[in-house]
Amino acid sequence: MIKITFPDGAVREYQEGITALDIAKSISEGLARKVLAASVNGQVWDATRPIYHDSSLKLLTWDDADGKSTFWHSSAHLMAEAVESLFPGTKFWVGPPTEKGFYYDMDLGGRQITEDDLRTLEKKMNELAKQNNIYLRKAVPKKEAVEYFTAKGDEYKLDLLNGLNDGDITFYTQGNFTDLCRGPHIPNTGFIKAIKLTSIAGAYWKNDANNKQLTRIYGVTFPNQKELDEYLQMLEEAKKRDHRKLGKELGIFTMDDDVGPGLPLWLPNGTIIIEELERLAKETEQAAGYKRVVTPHIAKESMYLTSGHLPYYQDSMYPPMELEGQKYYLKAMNCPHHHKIFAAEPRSYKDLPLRLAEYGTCYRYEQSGELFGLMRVRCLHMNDAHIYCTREQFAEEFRAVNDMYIKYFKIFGIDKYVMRLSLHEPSKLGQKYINEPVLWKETEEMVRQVLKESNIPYVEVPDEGAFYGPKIDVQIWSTIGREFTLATNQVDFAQGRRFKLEFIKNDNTFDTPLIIHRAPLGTHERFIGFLLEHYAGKFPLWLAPLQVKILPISDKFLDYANSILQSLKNADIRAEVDDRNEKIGKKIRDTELMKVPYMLVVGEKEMNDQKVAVRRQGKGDLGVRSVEEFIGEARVEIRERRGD
RNA sequence: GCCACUUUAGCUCAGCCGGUAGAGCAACUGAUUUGUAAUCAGUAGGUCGUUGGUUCGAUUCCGACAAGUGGCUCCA
Repeated sequence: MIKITFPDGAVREYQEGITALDIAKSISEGLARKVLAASVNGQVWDATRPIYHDSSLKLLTWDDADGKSTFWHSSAHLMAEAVESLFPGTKFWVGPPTEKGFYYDMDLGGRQITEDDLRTLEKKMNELAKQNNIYLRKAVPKKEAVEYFTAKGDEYKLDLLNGLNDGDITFYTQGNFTDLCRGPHIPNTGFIKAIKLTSIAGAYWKNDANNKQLTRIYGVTFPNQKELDEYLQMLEEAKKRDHRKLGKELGIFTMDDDVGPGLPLWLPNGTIIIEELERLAKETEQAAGYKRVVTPHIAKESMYLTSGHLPYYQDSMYPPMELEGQKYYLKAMNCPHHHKIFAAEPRSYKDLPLRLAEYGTCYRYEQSGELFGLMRVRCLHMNDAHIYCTREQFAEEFRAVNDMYIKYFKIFGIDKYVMRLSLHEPSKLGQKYINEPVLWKETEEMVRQVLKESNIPYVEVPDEGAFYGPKIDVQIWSTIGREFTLATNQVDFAQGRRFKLEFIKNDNTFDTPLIIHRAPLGTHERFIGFLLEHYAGKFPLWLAPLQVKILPISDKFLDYANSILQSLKNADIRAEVDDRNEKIGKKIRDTELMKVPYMLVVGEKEMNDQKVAVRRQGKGDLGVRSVEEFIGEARVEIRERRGD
């Protein structure tokens, strides 16, 4: 007999070799029907795998993340079975679960696959699922496994086997499909009730663009049709919040073929948001001791050779223009220009920290396949600043920048974010990273210390640093689940030296400042794209392009409406009168759809009492009040940059 | 850059197997003077992304290019 400990601490005895599924059955049949896998001593196992020793056990169902991913991984195998039966000779690479479904990479031997094929595959998968085939686990000696795939001529699985040790190799078979797989899997295919293959994509073998491109099929499956319907419904909802759709509907930005890909045109409504964001940034930075500067959009080649950007990033800069025998580049970053401002006059330690801020316009020649709405563009406006400080000042300055992030996150109601500390990869010194092993180690440790002392949760990611130093990226998620790198906070120990930046110390010797690159609001493009999705287009009052719409019941009250408009304008509130010859219901509907925060309905009663009937977008009628009262409240809401 | 798909009126979309296009909303005109999410009627609007080819004839079939989208690679 063996002892099984359950999550609630209960301990029960079972026969040696019992499976998690049997244990579930001993508790209840209903539970057994839901068990997808089991966590045995913290490891995810097949529910059908015998347990021989005392263990802790957690039964995993659809409600557990590990249950879901086991379900999707098994679905990938089911899809592979369908692909193999429809397209014999297909070779498979890997088929992992993802956050929302699964994919399988495969070599179809030059065959092309279409959307119609996906429907056929779905049908086949449903057929196979109904056969309730079990996923059979079998431990296989390496030699046997190699022979099996050599006979199949499958170089991909042989490559996988190369990295595995004898004794760690298992095969899983369901129906007519056998795959090299570490598992685990769900008990049988019958659990998979609803199937949707979502897309076809090319994916480089081993994620390397130099390798052959395999065909990747994405899919998602569910234990019942209802969940699939809900999922599809959710996708529809997400589409409505897509910043590209909202950006068009609300007149925020547009793109034009003649202007060029990745070059957004900001419409008047979008420009208002830009100006409000800049106002926030300027106020915040002024209070934090920053000084504003303005720099040109181009610079000579020599500056980018000095900075060291050219050898690293030439491919993502627009090609140079040649004038008077000199090459000029559009700037892809503001830092060198700012360094030149630092260098423009002698600096003393008393001048430090020197904080130079600019909403800088940059141009980056992003690969065509990378462009994506406002999120990935070729012309961007960065909430940029560079802080020049001494080593002693560094921690305090770095912390202050992090504090600024937190302040902004509060204003915008961003409560889910992760700071990623990006480090260098020692083996790539001199290639991807400046060859200063000691400085890398030192600065990475400095940043780590600051994060620890400020109790900011963070994760460390190797091989993601900037070429001139470690950095912190702030990852955020829009309400439709899209992930962004919003802000960045970078240490730079390299460019100060390259630009020969110096300050005089109190002992009359010279030193090079450390530089912090920071962009808490990222770029206007990405941030406004994010805000559109974050707010679903319903901007808080201070950001809303149009803050108040005055809706006269009929044009008899136009004069009164216009007098209110004048009062609002005098109070610096962005307002318009809907002077169309339409019924009030229509005016309200259109204004609601344009997501204007406040509507002021005015008719006979309001005119006689010199009042307005206030209506809040999405909330309905708030009742009647005087114009002065409304203006007073609205101005407070704007000044405090309230969130809703 | 690579794989796949998409591109029809200002917007959202229809157009089966090739015979030069249609709806709703928006716009414009007129009527209506309206009380908290769509008043009615009429008018106008498109070389069907661009460009080659096949064909008596191409929005429809094939190719190239461009832009967009879903991924891959990339992201100072």
